[in-house]
Amino acid sequence: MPLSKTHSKNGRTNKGRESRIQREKRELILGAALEVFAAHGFRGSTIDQIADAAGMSKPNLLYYFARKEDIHQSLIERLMDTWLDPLKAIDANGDPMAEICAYIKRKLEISRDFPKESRLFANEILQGAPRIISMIEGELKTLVDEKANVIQGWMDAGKLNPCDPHHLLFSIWATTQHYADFDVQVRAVLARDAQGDTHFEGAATFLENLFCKGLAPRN
Amino acid sequence: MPLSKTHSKNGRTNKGRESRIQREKRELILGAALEVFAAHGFRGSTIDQIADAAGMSKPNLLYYFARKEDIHQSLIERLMDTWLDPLKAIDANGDPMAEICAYIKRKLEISRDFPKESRLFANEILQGAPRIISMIEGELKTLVDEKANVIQGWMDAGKLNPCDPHHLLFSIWATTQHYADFDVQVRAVLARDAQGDTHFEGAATFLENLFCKGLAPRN
DNA sequence: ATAATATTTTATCAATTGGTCAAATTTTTG
DNA sequence: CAAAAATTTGACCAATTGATAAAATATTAT
Repeated sequence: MPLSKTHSKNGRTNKGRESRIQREKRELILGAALEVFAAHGFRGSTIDQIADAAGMSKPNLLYYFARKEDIHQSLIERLMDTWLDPLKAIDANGDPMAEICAYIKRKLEISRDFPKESRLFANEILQGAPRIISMIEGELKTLVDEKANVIQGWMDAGKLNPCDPHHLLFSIWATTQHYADFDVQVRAVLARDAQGDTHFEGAATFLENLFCKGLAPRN
Repeated sequence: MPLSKTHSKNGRTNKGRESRIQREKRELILGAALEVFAAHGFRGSTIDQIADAAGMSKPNLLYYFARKEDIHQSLIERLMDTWLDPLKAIDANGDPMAEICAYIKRKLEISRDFPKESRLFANEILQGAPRIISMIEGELKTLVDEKANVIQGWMDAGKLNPCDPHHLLFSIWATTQHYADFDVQVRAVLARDAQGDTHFEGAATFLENLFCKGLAPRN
Protein backbone atom coordinates (compact mmCIF):
# COMPACT_ATOMS: atom_id res chain seq x y z
CA MET A 1 0.00 0.00 0.00
CA PRO A 2 1.49 3.29 -1.02
CA LEU A 3 1.65 5.53 1.97
CA SER A 4 3.00 8.51 0.22
CA LYS A 5 -0.04 10.60 0.97
CA THR A 6 -0.11 9.91 4.69
CA HIS A 7 3.61 10.09 4.82
CA SER A 8 4.08 13.20 2.76
CA LYS A 9 1.43 15.27 4.37
CA ASN A 10 2.64 15.05 7.93
CA GLY A 11 6.15 13.83 7.40
CA ARG A 12 5.62 10.82 9.62
CA THR A 13 5.03 7.14 9.17
CA ASN A 14 1.87 5.50 10.39
CA LYS A 15 3.37 4.74 13.76
CA GLY A 16 4.41 8.33 14.18
CA ARG A 17 8.10 7.52 13.86
CA GLU A 18 10.70 8.08 11.19
CA SER A 19 12.27 4.88 9.97
CA ARG A 20 16.01 4.51 9.56
CA ILE A 21 15.60 4.49 5.80
CA GLN A 22 13.58 7.66 5.93
CA ARG A 23 16.15 9.43 8.01
CA GLU A 24 18.97 8.36 5.73
CA LYS A 25 17.23 9.07 2.46
CA ARG A 26 15.97 12.44 3.57
CA GLU A 27 19.50 13.31 4.59
CA LEU A 28 20.79 12.12 1.24
CA ILE A 29 18.23 14.21 -0.60
CA LEU A 30 18.91 17.32 1.43
CA GLY A 31 22.62 17.01 0.78
CA ALA A 32 22.06 16.69 -2.94
CA ALA A 33 19.52 19.50 -2.96
CA LEU A 34 21.87 21.81 -1.08
CA GLU A 35 24.43 21.35 -3.81
CA VAL A 36 21.95 22.00 -6.60
CA PHE A 37 20.03 24.89 -5.02
CA ALA A 38 23.27 26.60 -3.98
CA ALA A 39 24.52 26.44 -7.54
CA HIS A 40 21.37 27.43 -9.44
CA GLY A 41 18.90 29.03 -7.06
CA PHE A 42 15.39 27.72 -6.48
CA ARG A 43 13.90 28.39 -9.88
CA GLY A 44 17.01 27.32 -11.73
CA SER A 45 17.10 23.93 -10.04
CA THR A 46 15.10 20.92 -11.15
CA ILE A 47 13.86 17.92 -9.21
CA ASP A 48 15.55 15.72 -11.79
CA GLN A 49 18.91 17.31 -11.05
CA ILE A 50 18.45 16.77 -7.33
CA ALA A 51 17.26 13.20 -7.82
CA ASP A 52 20.27 12.51 -10.04
CA ALA A 53 22.65 14.02 -7.51
CA ALA A 54 21.03 11.90 -4.80
CA GLY A 55 21.25 8.80 -6.98
CA MET A 56 17.56 8.05 -6.95
CA SER A 57 14.56 8.29 -9.24
CA LYS A 58 12.39 11.37 -9.28
CA PRO A 59 9.24 9.63 -8.02
CA ASN A 60 11.29 8.08 -5.27
CA LEU A 61 12.55 11.48 -4.22
CA LEU A 62 9.01 12.83 -4.31
CA TYR A 63 8.03 10.06 -1.94
CA TYR A 64 10.14 11.74 0.73
CA PHE A 65 9.43 15.35 -0.16
CA ALA A 66 6.11 15.82 -1.88
CA ARG A 67 7.11 19.11 -3.51
CA LYS A 68 10.28 20.85 -4.65
CA GLU A 69 9.35 23.73 -2.35
CA ASP A 70 9.39 21.39 0.66
CA ILE A 71 13.00 20.39 0.09
CA HIS A 72 14.03 24.01 -0.14
CA GLN A 73 12.07 24.88 2.96
CA SER A 74 13.77 22.10 4.93
CA LEU A 75 17.18 23.34 3.87
CA ILE A 76 16.42 26.92 4.78
CA GLU A 77 15.09 25.94 8.18
CA ARG A 78 18.12 23.98 9.22
CA LEU A 79 20.33 26.71 7.78
CA MET A 80 18.88 29.35 10.05
CA ASP A 81 20.46 28.06 13.24
CA THR A 82 23.87 27.96 11.62
CA TRP A 83 23.22 31.47 10.45
CA LEU A 84 22.05 33.10 13.65
CA ASP A 85 24.12 31.23 16.24
CA PRO A 86 27.36 33.20 15.83
CA LEU A 87 25.51 36.47 16.27
CA LYS A 88 23.64 35.14 19.31
CA ALA A 89 26.99 34.18 20.80
CA ILE A 90 28.15 37.79 21.05
CA ASP A 91 28.38 38.34 24.78
CA ALA A 92 27.40 41.74 26.15
CA ASN A 93 29.60 41.08 29.18
CA GLY A 94 32.68 40.09 27.23
CA ASP A 95 35.52 42.31 26.10
CA PRO A 96 34.16 44.38 23.18
CA MET A 97 37.16 44.03 20.90
CA ALA A 98 37.57 40.34 21.64
CA GLU A 99 33.86 39.65 21.13
CA ILE A 100 33.81 41.26 17.71
CA CYS A 101 37.02 39.62 16.60
CA ALA A 102 35.65 36.26 17.72
CA TYR A 103 32.46 36.94 15.79
CA ILE A 104 34.41 37.69 12.62
CA LYS A 105 36.45 34.54 13.11
CA ARG A 106 33.35 32.41 13.57
CA LYS A 107 31.63 33.88 10.52
CA LEU A 108 34.74 33.25 8.45
CA GLU A 109 34.87 29.66 9.63
CA ILE A 110 31.30 29.20 8.55
CA SER A 111 32.17 30.49 5.09
CA ARG A 112 35.00 27.99 4.96
CA ASP A 113 33.10 25.03 6.37
CA PHE A 114 29.62 25.66 4.94
CA PRO A 115 30.10 27.48 1.65
CA LYS A 116 27.13 25.82 0.01
CA GLU A 117 24.86 26.91 2.82
CA SER A 118 26.16 30.44 2.38
CA ARG A 119 25.46 30.38 -1.34
CA LEU A 120 22.00 28.95 -0.74
CA PHE A 121 21.29 31.88 1.54
CA ALA A 122 22.83 34.37 -0.87
CA ASN A 123 20.75 33.01 -3.74
CA GLU A 124 17.62 33.37 -1.67
CA ILE A 125 18.37 36.97 -0.69
CA LEU A 126 19.45 37.91 -4.20
CA GLN A 127 16.15 36.68 -5.54
CA GLY A 128 14.24 38.88 -3.14
CA ALA A 129 14.09 36.44 -0.22
CA PRO A 130 10.55 35.37 -1.16
CA ARG A 131 10.61 32.37 1.15
CA ILE A 132 12.43 33.86 4.14
CA ILE A 133 11.47 37.49 4.22
CA SER A 134 9.34 36.97 7.32
CA MET A 135 12.26 35.40 9.16
CA ILE A 136 14.48 38.30 8.11
CA GLU A 137 12.00 40.92 9.21
CA GLY A 138 11.22 39.01 12.38
CA GLU A 139 13.78 36.86 14.11
CA LEU A 140 16.85 38.26 12.35
CA LYS A 141 15.90 41.91 12.74
CA THR A 142 15.09 41.44 16.41
CA LEU A 143 18.41 39.74 17.06
CA VAL A 144 20.34 42.32 15.05
CA ASP A 145 18.71 45.21 16.84
CA GLU A 146 19.49 43.62 20.18
CA LYS A 147 23.15 43.09 19.35
CA ALA A 148 23.40 46.52 17.74
CA ASN A 149 22.31 47.90 21.10
CA VAL A 150 25.02 45.96 22.86
CA ILE A 151 27.62 47.31 20.45
CA GLN A 152 26.25 50.82 20.79
CA GLY A 153 26.65 50.46 24.56
CA TRP A 154 30.29 49.54 24.10
CA MET A 155 30.81 52.60 21.96
CA ASP A 156 29.05 54.87 24.41
CA ALA A 157 31.38 53.50 27.08
CA GLY A 158 34.33 54.51 24.94
CA LYS A 159 35.45 50.96 24.38
CA LEU A 160 34.98 51.06 20.65
CA ASN A 161 35.44 53.69 17.98
CA PRO A 162 31.90 55.04 17.55
CA CYS A 163 30.22 54.09 14.30
CA ASP A 164 26.86 52.74 13.16
CA PRO A 165 26.54 49.23 14.65
CA HIS A 166 24.16 48.08 11.92
CA HIS A 167 26.62 48.96 9.20
CA LEU A 168 29.36 47.34 11.23
CA LEU A 169 27.40 44.09 11.22
CA PHE A 170 26.70 44.42 7.49
CA SER A 171 30.38 44.87 6.77
CA ILE A 172 31.27 41.80 8.81
CA TRP A 173 28.65 39.73 7.02
CA ALA A 174 29.75 41.03 3.65
CA THR A 175 33.47 40.51 4.09
CA THR A 176 33.22 37.04 5.58
CA GLN A 177 30.46 35.65 3.37
CA HIS A 178 32.27 36.98 0.33
CA TYR A 179 34.77 34.13 0.59
CA ALA A 180 31.99 31.56 0.23
CA ASP A 181 29.65 33.38 -2.14
CA PHE A 182 32.30 34.72 -4.51
CA ASP A 183 34.56 31.74 -4.07
CA VAL A 184 35.04 31.26 -7.82
CA GLN A 185 36.20 34.83 -8.24
CA VAL A 186 38.43 34.76 -5.17
CA ARG A 187 40.17 31.61 -6.38
CA ALA A 188 40.52 32.92 -9.93
CA VAL A 189 42.03 36.21 -8.78
CA LEU A 190 44.38 34.67 -6.23
CA ALA A 191 45.21 31.70 -8.44
CA ARG A 192 48.24 30.53 -6.51
CA ASP A 193 49.73 27.14 -7.35
CA ALA A 194 48.52 25.06 -4.44
CA GLN A 195 45.29 26.62 -3.27
CA GLY A 196 43.30 24.48 -0.95
CA ASP A 197 41.63 26.78 1.53
CA THR A 198 44.85 28.64 2.16
CA HIS A 199 43.32 32.00 1.36
CA PHE A 200 41.11 31.71 4.45
CA GLU A 201 44.16 32.21 6.62
CA GLY A 202 45.08 35.31 4.68
CA ALA A 203 41.52 36.52 4.98
CA ALA A 204 41.45 35.97 8.73
CA THR A 205 44.66 37.92 9.19
CA PHE A 206 43.52 40.73 6.96
CA LEU A 207 40.06 41.09 8.50
CA GLU A 208 41.33 40.99 12.06
CA ASN A 209 43.79 43.72 11.19
CA LEU A 210 41.21 45.84 9.38
CA PHE A 211 38.50 45.66 12.01
CA CYS A 212 40.84 45.88 15.00
CA LYS A 213 42.43 49.05 13.72
CA GLY A 214 39.15 50.33 12.41
CA LEU A 215 37.33 49.82 15.69
CA ALA A 216 40.01 50.62 18.23
CA PRO A 217 38.91 53.62 20.31
CA ARG A 218 40.90 56.80 19.86
CA ASN A 219 42.91 57.66 22.94
CA MET B 1 11.04 38.30 -46.33
CA PRO B 2 12.07 37.29 -42.85
CA LEU B 3 15.59 38.36 -42.25
CA SER B 4 15.93 36.89 -38.86
CA LYS B 5 18.61 34.46 -39.93
CA THR B 6 20.84 37.00 -41.60
CA HIS B 7 20.06 39.48 -38.88
CA SER B 8 20.43 37.22 -35.90
CA LYS B 9 23.61 35.53 -36.91
CA ASN B 10 25.73 38.60 -37.31
CA GLY B 11 23.63 41.16 -35.50
CA ARG B 12 23.45 43.40 -38.52
CA THR B 13 20.93 44.31 -41.12
CA ASN B 14 21.55 43.69 -44.80
CA LYS B 15 23.01 47.10 -45.26
CA GLY B 16 25.37 46.60 -42.36
CA ARG B 17 23.58 49.14 -40.19
CA GLU B 18 21.31 48.98 -37.21
CA SER B 19 17.95 50.60 -37.78
CA ARG B 20 16.42 52.98 -35.27
CA ILE B 21 13.81 50.39 -34.39
CA GLN B 22 16.47 47.78 -33.84
CA ARG B 23 18.42 50.03 -31.53
CA GLU B 24 15.36 50.92 -29.52
CA LYS B 25 13.93 47.44 -29.25
CA ARG B 26 17.23 45.88 -28.37
CA GLU B 27 17.60 48.45 -25.63
CA LEU B 28 14.09 47.72 -24.41
CA ILE B 29 14.79 44.01 -24.32
CA LEU B 30 18.10 44.40 -22.51
CA GLY B 31 16.46 46.56 -19.88
CA ALA B 32 13.74 44.01 -19.30
CA ALA B 33 16.22 41.14 -19.32
CA LEU B 34 18.44 42.86 -16.78
CA GLU B 35 15.52 43.03 -14.39
CA VAL B 36 14.61 39.38 -14.88
CA PHE B 37 18.11 37.89 -14.91
CA ALA B 38 19.13 39.93 -11.86
CA ALA B 39 16.16 38.56 -9.96
CA HIS B 40 16.28 34.92 -10.98
CA GLY B 41 19.66 34.12 -12.49
CA PHE B 42 20.14 32.72 -15.96
CA ARG B 43 18.55 29.33 -15.55
CA GLY B 44 15.72 30.68 -13.42
CA SER B 45 14.68 33.24 -16.03
CA THR B 46 12.45 32.52 -18.99
CA ILE B 47 12.20 34.18 -22.36
CA ASP B 48 8.49 34.62 -21.72
CA GLN B 49 9.19 36.61 -18.56
CA ILE B 50 11.61 38.85 -20.41
CA ALA B 51 9.25 39.29 -23.35
CA ASP B 52 6.44 40.15 -20.93
CA ALA B 53 8.61 42.67 -19.12
CA ALA B 54 9.58 44.19 -22.47
CA GLY B 55 5.93 44.29 -23.58
CA MET B 56 6.42 42.21 -26.69
CA SER B 57 5.74 38.72 -27.93
CA LYS B 58 8.29 35.97 -27.49
CA PRO B 59 8.90 35.41 -31.21
CA ASN B 60 9.29 39.15 -31.64
CA LEU B 61 11.92 39.21 -28.94
CA LEU B 62 13.66 36.26 -30.57
CA TYR B 63 13.82 38.27 -33.77
CA TYR B 64 16.26 40.61 -32.03
CA PHE B 65 18.16 38.06 -29.98
CA ALA B 66 18.11 34.62 -31.51
CA ARG B 67 18.81 32.86 -28.22
CA LYS B 68 18.31 33.46 -24.52
CA GLU B 69 22.04 33.07 -24.07
CA ASP B 70 22.68 35.98 -26.46
CA ILE B 71 20.69 38.40 -24.35
CA HIS B 72 22.59 37.39 -21.26
CA GLN B 73 25.89 37.67 -23.08
CA SER B 74 25.05 41.21 -24.24
CA LEU B 75 24.20 42.25 -20.70
CA ILE B 76 27.38 40.79 -19.26
CA GLU B 77 29.52 42.48 -21.89
CA ARG B 78 28.18 45.95 -21.29
CA LEU B 79 28.35 45.33 -17.56
CA MET B 80 32.05 44.69 -17.62
CA ASP B 81 33.06 48.27 -18.31
CA THR B 82 30.95 49.52 -15.44
CA TRP B 83 32.56 46.87 -13.32
CA LEU B 84 36.20 47.43 -14.14
CA ASP B 85 36.29 51.19 -14.64
CA PRO B 86 36.42 52.22 -10.97
CA LEU B 87 39.35 49.89 -10.36
CA LYS B 88 41.14 51.15 -13.46
CA ALA B 89 40.71 54.68 -12.16
CA ILE B 90 42.93 54.07 -9.13
CA ASP B 91 45.89 56.32 -9.80
CA ALA B 92 49.33 55.11 -8.79
CA ASN B 93 50.47 58.71 -8.58
CA GLY B 94 47.64 59.93 -6.41
CA ASP B 95 47.53 60.12 -2.64
CA PRO B 96 47.16 56.52 -1.40
CA MET B 97 44.52 57.19 1.22
CA ALA B 98 42.53 59.50 -1.03
CA GLU B 99 42.69 57.06 -3.94
CA ILE B 100 41.33 54.19 -1.89
CA CYS B 101 38.63 56.29 -0.30
CA ALA B 102 37.59 57.51 -3.73
CA TYR B 103 37.49 53.93 -4.98
CA ILE B 104 35.22 52.90 -2.12
CA LYS B 105 32.98 55.86 -2.81
CA ARG B 106 32.73 55.03 -6.50
CA LYS B 107 31.98 51.39 -5.84
CA LEU B 108 29.27 52.37 -3.38
CA GLU B 109 27.74 54.74 -5.92
CA ILE B 110 27.60 51.91 -8.41
CA SER B 111 25.76 49.76 -5.90
CA ARG B 112 23.30 52.58 -5.41
CA ASP B 113 22.87 53.49 -9.07
CA PHE B 114 23.18 50.06 -10.70
CA PRO B 115 21.88 47.54 -8.19
CA LYS B 116 20.43 45.28 -10.84
CA GLU B 117 23.74 45.10 -12.65
CA SER B 118 25.38 44.18 -9.37
CA ARG B 119 22.87 41.41 -8.75
CA LEU B 120 23.27 40.13 -12.30
CA PHE B 121 27.00 39.87 -11.67
CA ALA B 122 26.50 38.30 -8.25
CA ASN B 123 24.12 35.72 -9.68
CA GLU B 124 26.65 34.81 -12.32
CA ILE B 125 29.49 34.40 -9.84
CA LEU B 126 27.33 32.50 -7.37
CA GLN B 127 26.43 30.03 -10.06
CA GLY B 128 30.07 29.33 -10.78
CA ALA B 129 30.60 32.12 -13.36
CA PRO B 130 30.17 29.66 -16.25
CA ARG B 131 29.84 32.42 -18.81
CA ILE B 132 32.47 34.85 -17.53
CA ILE B 133 35.15 32.72 -15.94
CA SER B 134 37.58 33.52 -18.76
CA MET B 135 37.09 37.26 -18.25
CA ILE B 136 37.66 36.81 -14.51
CA GLU B 137 40.80 34.77 -14.97
CA GLY B 138 42.02 37.08 -17.71
CA GLU B 139 41.16 40.74 -17.79
CA LEU B 140 40.02 41.04 -14.18
CA LYS B 141 42.90 39.12 -12.66
CA THR B 142 45.43 41.10 -14.69
CA LEU B 143 43.92 44.38 -13.60
CA VAL B 144 43.65 43.29 -9.97
CA ASP B 145 47.26 42.12 -9.88
CA GLU B 146 48.38 45.41 -11.37
CA LYS B 147 46.49 47.50 -8.82
CA ALA B 148 47.51 45.18 -6.00
CA ASN B 149 51.09 46.00 -6.94
CA VAL B 150 50.37 49.70 -6.78
CA ILE B 151 48.85 49.31 -3.34
CA GLN B 152 51.75 47.13 -2.21
CA GLY B 153 54.06 49.91 -3.33
CA TRP B 154 52.19 52.39 -1.19
CA MET B 155 52.51 50.07 1.79
CA ASP B 156 56.20 49.52 1.21
CA ALA B 157 56.61 53.29 1.16
CA GLY B 158 54.96 53.44 4.57
CA LYS B 159 51.97 55.32 3.29
CA LEU B 160 49.48 52.63 4.20
CA ASN B 161 49.18 50.15 7.01
CA PRO B 162 50.68 47.00 5.48
CA CYS B 163 48.18 44.25 4.69
CA ASP B 164 47.38 41.92 1.81
CA PRO B 165 46.23 44.14 -1.10
CA HIS B 166 44.16 41.37 -2.66
CA HIS B 167 42.15 40.88 0.50
CA LEU B 168 41.83 44.62 0.79
CA LEU B 169 40.21 44.74 -2.66
CA PHE B 170 37.97 41.79 -1.78
CA SER B 171 36.78 43.55 1.36
CA ILE B 172 35.99 46.71 -0.60
CA TRP B 173 34.07 44.75 -3.20
CA ALA B 174 32.23 42.79 -0.53
CA THR B 175 31.22 45.72 1.65
CA THR B 176 30.09 47.97 -1.17
CA GLN B 177 28.34 45.38 -3.34
CA HIS B 178 26.57 44.07 -0.26
CA TYR B 179 24.24 47.08 -0.34
CA ALA B 180 23.05 46.12 -3.83
CA ASP B 181 23.15 42.34 -3.63
CA PHE B 182 21.65 42.00 -0.14
CA ASP B 183 19.41 45.01 -0.53
CA VAL B 184 16.32 43.18 0.68
CA GLN B 185 18.03 42.15 3.88
CA VAL B 186 19.57 45.56 4.46
CA ARG B 187 16.20 47.26 4.10
CA ALA B 188 14.45 44.71 6.28
CA VAL B 189 17.01 45.02 9.06
CA LEU B 190 17.20 48.81 8.98
CA ALA B 191 13.48 49.22 8.40
CA ARG B 192 13.31 52.91 9.18
CA ASP B 193 10.11 54.75 8.36
CA ALA B 194 11.14 56.70 5.31
CA GLN B 195 13.84 54.69 3.64
CA GLY B 196 14.64 55.69 0.13
CA ASP B 197 18.33 55.23 -0.41
CA THR B 198 19.14 56.94 2.86
CA HIS B 199 21.15 54.04 4.14
CA PHE B 200 23.74 54.66 1.43
CA GLU B 201 24.82 57.79 3.25
CA GLY B 202 25.20 55.85 6.46
CA ALA B 203 27.13 53.20 4.59
CA ALA B 204 29.47 55.76 3.03
CA THR B 205 30.21 57.32 6.39
CA PHE B 206 30.77 53.96 8.03
CA LEU B 207 33.00 52.53 5.33
CA GLU B 208 35.14 55.63 5.06
CA ASN B 209 35.65 55.55 8.80
CA LEU B 210 36.43 51.83 8.86
CA PHE B 211 38.89 51.79 5.99
CA CYS B 212 40.54 55.08 6.85
CA LYS B 213 41.29 54.00 10.37
CA GLY B 214 42.06 50.47 9.26
CA LEU B 215 44.53 51.58 6.62
CA ALA B 216 46.14 54.59 8.22
CA PRO B 217 49.86 53.91 8.69
CA ARG B 218 51.09 53.61 12.27
CA ASN B 219 53.33 56.48 13.24
C1' DA C 1 2.93 54.44 -55.55
C1' DT C 2 5.19 50.37 -55.48
C1' DA C 3 8.62 47.23 -54.76
C1' DA C 4 11.90 45.74 -51.48
C1' DT C 5 12.87 45.17 -46.94
C1' DA C 6 12.10 44.98 -42.02
C1' DT C 7 9.05 43.87 -38.24
C1' DT C 8 5.35 41.45 -35.92
C1' DT C 9 2.04 37.86 -35.19
C1' DT C 10 0.01 33.32 -35.13
C1' DA C 11 0.56 28.65 -34.97
C1' DT C 12 3.36 25.18 -33.87
C1' DC C 13 7.21 21.87 -32.06
C1' DA C 14 10.04 18.94 -29.36
C1' DA C 15 12.11 18.85 -24.93
C1' DT C 16 11.84 19.70 -20.17
C1' DT C 17 9.48 20.29 -15.92
C1' DG C 18 6.82 19.47 -11.61
C1' DG C 19 4.05 16.09 -10.24
C1' DT C 20 0.74 11.66 -10.11
C1' DC C 21 -0.59 6.73 -10.18
C1' DA C 22 -0.66 2.06 -9.70
C1' DA C 23 1.99 -1.83 -9.84
C1' DA C 24 6.19 -4.17 -8.29
C1' DT C 25 9.53 -4.86 -4.87
C1' DT C 26 11.63 -4.73 -0.47
C1' DT C 27 11.57 -4.38 4.49
C1' DT C 28 9.50 -4.93 8.86
C1' DT C 29 6.40 -7.11 12.06
C1' DG C 30 3.80 -10.76 14.27
C1' DC D 1 7.28 -17.90 7.31
C1' DA D 2 3.43 -14.91 6.02
C1' DA D 3 1.01 -10.64 6.21
C1' DA D 4 1.33 -5.85 6.52
C1' DA D 5 3.59 -1.86 5.75
C1' DA D 6 7.16 0.79 3.54
C1' DT D 7 9.87 1.77 -0.46
C1' DT D 8 10.94 1.89 -5.34
C1' DT D 9 9.93 1.80 -10.15
C1' DG D 10 8.10 2.82 -14.76
C1' DA D 11 4.61 4.75 -17.29
C1' DC D 12 2.30 8.63 -17.60
C1' DC D 13 0.33 13.91 -17.72
C1' DA D 14 -0.48 18.71 -18.22
C1' DA D 15 2.02 22.90 -18.25
C1' DT D 16 6.06 25.34 -19.42
C1' DT D 17 10.09 26.27 -22.02
C1' DG D 18 13.35 27.50 -25.76
C1' DA D 19 12.92 27.87 -30.36
C1' DT D 20 11.14 27.74 -35.51
C1' DA D 21 8.33 28.62 -39.80
C1' DA D 22 5.45 31.05 -42.48
C1' DA D 23 2.13 34.34 -43.14
C1' DA D 24 0.70 39.10 -42.23
C1' DT D 25 1.80 43.79 -41.46
C1' DA D 26 4.48 47.89 -41.37
C1' DT D 27 8.40 50.65 -42.93
C1' DT D 28 11.73 52.42 -46.13
C1' DA D 29 13.75 53.45 -50.47
C1' DT D 30 13.12 54.36 -55.35
